[in-house]
Amino acid sequence: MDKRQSSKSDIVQSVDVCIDVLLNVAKNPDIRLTEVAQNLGETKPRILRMLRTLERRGLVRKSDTGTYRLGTTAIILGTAASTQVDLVRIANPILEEVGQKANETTQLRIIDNGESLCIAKFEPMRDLRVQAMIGRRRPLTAGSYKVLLAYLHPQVQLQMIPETLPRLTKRTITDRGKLVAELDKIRRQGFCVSYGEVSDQLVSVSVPVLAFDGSVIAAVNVGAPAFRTQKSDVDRFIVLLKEASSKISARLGW
Amino acid sequence: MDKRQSSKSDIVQSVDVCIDVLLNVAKNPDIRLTEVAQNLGETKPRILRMLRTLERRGLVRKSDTGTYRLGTTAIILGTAASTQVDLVRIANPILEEVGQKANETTQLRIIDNGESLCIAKFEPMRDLRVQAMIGRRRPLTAGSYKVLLAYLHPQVQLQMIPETLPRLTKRTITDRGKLVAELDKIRRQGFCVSYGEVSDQLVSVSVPVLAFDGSVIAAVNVGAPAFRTQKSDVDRFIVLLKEASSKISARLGW
DNA sequence: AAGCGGGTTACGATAGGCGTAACTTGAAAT
DNA sequence: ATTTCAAGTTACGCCTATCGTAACCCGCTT
Repeated sequence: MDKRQSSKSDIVQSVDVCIDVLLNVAKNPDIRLTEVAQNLGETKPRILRMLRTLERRGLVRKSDTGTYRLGTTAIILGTAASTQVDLVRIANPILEEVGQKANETTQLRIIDNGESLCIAKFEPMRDLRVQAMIGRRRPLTAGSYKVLLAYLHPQVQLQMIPETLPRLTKRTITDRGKLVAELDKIRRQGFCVSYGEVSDQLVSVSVPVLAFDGSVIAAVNVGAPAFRTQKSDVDRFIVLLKEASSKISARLGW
Repeated sequence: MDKRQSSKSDIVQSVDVCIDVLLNVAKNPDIRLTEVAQNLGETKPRILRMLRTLERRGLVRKSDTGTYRLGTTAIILGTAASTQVDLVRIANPILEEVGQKANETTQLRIIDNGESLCIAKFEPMRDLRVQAMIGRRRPLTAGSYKVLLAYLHPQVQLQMIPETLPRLTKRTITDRGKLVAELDKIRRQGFCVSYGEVSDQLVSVSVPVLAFDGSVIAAVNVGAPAFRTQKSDVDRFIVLLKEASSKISARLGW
């Protein structure tokens, strides 16, 4: 029937679906054909063809029990990507430096599709530490990742804040008005500290990475267990992160 | 016209081309539309549609000057892959261990499409070291990667050896007969040492990773500058690599 | 031995995707 | 300034690559 959707003009549907398939396999290791088809609401033959195509190219691998995982070509893509995405390439050594000094886990997060997305990380060598994972998503409205929201145009900001705010812990802010007020405070002070908003017992500190025009392109973050984190540590983290943030900005060309 | 090619049954062509596009961008950062189209022998509109689709999903990113690079989704894919591909996941800490002990660069290589392909590596922290790169390909017929050939069925082996052997340095073996004899020797001794066959001034030692049935699934490798590598070092590397190889085999379930 | 569900194959219909050709833009050449 | 050229993009009608249906083939359970 109709064909011109609002904004989906000029994309190749089969490729689009195939990306869905690929990401589905990435998210669910050892997934089966039928499962993928169900997840995506597509027919089995279609998905089978896609998986076969991906398999030929080494992007996925079919085990002898018929389950699918990512393949070696995906690894190659990923390593190539991490040298090509400026932000990641530049941030990585800086994240490591901060992580070493703070002796806690650091992350680089961007806004992606209405959530915060971890695209680089460093974890220190110690038994107990915050676990970070590239690709993991978190709400923008909870924890110190709020800094990503704080610098948006008020209008866009409101669009990004859902009607009901997901409650992750008892400290999560769930009132829109309060959240907006908090964002205002963050913008004025230039950082955000969250105590147990995302996970109990965790302290998280974030500082925005700003472009020359004042727009946010990412956030750098330190996450630490609350029991070993004093006020003075938090202050140290903030200083470290601010340095890191300006270094990244600078190296990106500003 | 005709449609049934020899073995290309049942794959989705547009997806296949799109993978070509993606890999092309991976290999050539900051490539332009026209270049991709030329490389692949496709029309510009087709490639444009593909790139747009990939861009929407964050697999590639278009710079404001119109060049394309891999995007953040590729990073996510890659990190997911390295936890899903058993061989890589298992080999990584072992490569690191060997690399630390040898204080030289280590690699894990597999046969892919008639070449050897680096799918994992470790580089020690020292100023002068062999540079390894995930995704880099080398001929199977030169250097210590020959171990990958040595254990194949003689028939398959011969198929894999091209008519004329690429000469990389003056020490590269270029006679098929000599190569086959060398492979025989490698199989008997269980490792391969190459002096300057791939690059002058480099020593490379490889040991095969064998499956329960004696088939080769990968090779572990130490690469080092010749000037600081004595015979005794080579012997040490061989021992380290053999240990590593059996550890990997064991952890894979044999 | 019938039933079930995952995986696979066959095939004809169709709309998704293709290339041609035309247009835009911006930069280089004259 | 004016022309030329090439890269990038859009439009559009044709056609074939791709789709879903339906049927089939396991192996496993009941």
